[in-house]
Amino acid sequence: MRPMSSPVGLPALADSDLVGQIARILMQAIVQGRLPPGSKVVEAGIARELGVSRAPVREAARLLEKQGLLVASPRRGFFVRKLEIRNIDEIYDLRLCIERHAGVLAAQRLTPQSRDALRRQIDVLHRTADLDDPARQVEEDYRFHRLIFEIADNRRLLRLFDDLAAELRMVIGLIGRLYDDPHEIARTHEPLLAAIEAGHPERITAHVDYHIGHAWREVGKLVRELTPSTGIATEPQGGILLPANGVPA
Amino acid sequence: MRPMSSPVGLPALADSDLVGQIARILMQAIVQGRLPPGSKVVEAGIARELGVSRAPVREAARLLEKQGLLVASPRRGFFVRKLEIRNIDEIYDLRLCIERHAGVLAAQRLTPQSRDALRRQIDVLHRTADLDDPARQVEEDYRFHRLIFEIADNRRLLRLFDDLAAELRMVIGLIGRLYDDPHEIARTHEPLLAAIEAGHPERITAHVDYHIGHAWREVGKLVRELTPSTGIATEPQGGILLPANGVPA
DNA sequence: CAAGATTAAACTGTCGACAATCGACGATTA
DNA sequence: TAATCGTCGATTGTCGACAGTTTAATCTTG
Repeated sequence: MRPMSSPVGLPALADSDLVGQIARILMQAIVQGRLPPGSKVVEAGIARELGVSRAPVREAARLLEKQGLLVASPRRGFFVRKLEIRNIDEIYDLRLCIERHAGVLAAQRLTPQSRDALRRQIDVLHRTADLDDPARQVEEDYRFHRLIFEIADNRRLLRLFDDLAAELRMVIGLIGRLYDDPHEIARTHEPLLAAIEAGHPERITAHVDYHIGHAWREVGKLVRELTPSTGIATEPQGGILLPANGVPA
Repeated sequence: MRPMSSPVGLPALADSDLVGQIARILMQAIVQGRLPPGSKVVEAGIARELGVSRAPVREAARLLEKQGLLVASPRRGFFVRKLEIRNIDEIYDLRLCIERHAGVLAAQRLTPQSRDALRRQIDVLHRTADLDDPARQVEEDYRFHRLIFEIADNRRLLRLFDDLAAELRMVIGLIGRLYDDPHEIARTHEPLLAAIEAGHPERITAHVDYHIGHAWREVGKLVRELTPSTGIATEPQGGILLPANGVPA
């Protein structure tokens, strides 16, 4: 996407990264619904369409598999992941788990600089809310949460968050919209930040639970609504686990 | 390719899964130290040695990359991951995070059957302790913890645990030994199980913290000791790569 | 007309081949 | 002597080709 800056500040070489490009193209096709959940991703077909060989397509598919957008079936190929309720629940459950942890860690390692960064991002959220650009809003929302993980300073935790975020982006892309009132969302970040600044573990986890749990329920609801029309499958749909109901502000 | 002659007792793998076999071979080479941390994994070299083409080797490498055993550097190839203290701390930090969560979830979903399974596994741990087979002991230890994740019933969480376990196995493989008193270890699992049976979240997390934290400190200590002699690098990781000495025939 | 068998089409898993790129080494120049 | 540049071998990124499977389509039968 954005080329890295060379030591001398030159615009740097273009994206000679073929697999990266292919991965992005595939990802877009998926979130835009051109490759509906459950559909097969034929290596040769994609390759022909893009004018490349199968090798880079395969690698790109593996990349998306790692991110959870595709699932590989040994001798049958790659398929766009079906979004069963269960999967979504599992994703949010895991996110809840690591976000609590990140929150507590971030509080321990908070510096004046990092605190300001969080504050600024909340401002950005408010400003973005006026733009009526849902995709952008979602992106800035993630940015805030990502900041928390950066401050927590555990690279592995951060990577995990990025992977989950990629999947959630797909979900949200398929759902179409997420926020009814962007400003409301922006506001709900404030008590979380306050808790982190206060450095009180219980309060932090409580607010994370509330915040993430809210999104969880919201997404779950929308997915359930759209299940028949969209390619979103309800499939086996095992137990539905909701977060331990958090404590509101 | 030539069917891998089973050198007595080792897993007779499905001959169909080439990449799986290669991945296992590479993994063994790594934990046995034949491919020291930081060394380069040359696709063509491995391929020639195993009598296969580069394609499956590449896929296997990607698999191990996903598990964190290898790191890929764009146009430079795969390298055996260096175990900096920081990485180990990050791994254990994450493990602690998800294991607490799994413990609490498992408690909620505990059934008489799953409880018995845990009990039985503790028995196995005790019995294994008599065998003086460290590798086996580590394996059975993981099995116990894995059971908890299975009971927690979040497939994503389980996958994550498996990935972490693979990395920790590498660490432990490089360290050589881990447990001074196997029986002691077996015993320390009991209060954890008791806490889960009791279903008291605080007690569960406390015991998980103690149990995992113990291993964390222990591994950290050993790693720090061995840092100079083994290929385990500390922070700076001043990057001298040993010539990629291949896997001896 | 439907269930099963058979054949053809479509794909994935592997392979071997090249060109582009990276890193090491040594010549060249201050 | 130390820093820089050019050359050469080693290795990855891609490609097109085949063989063995899986899936789809067609043909038999009861």
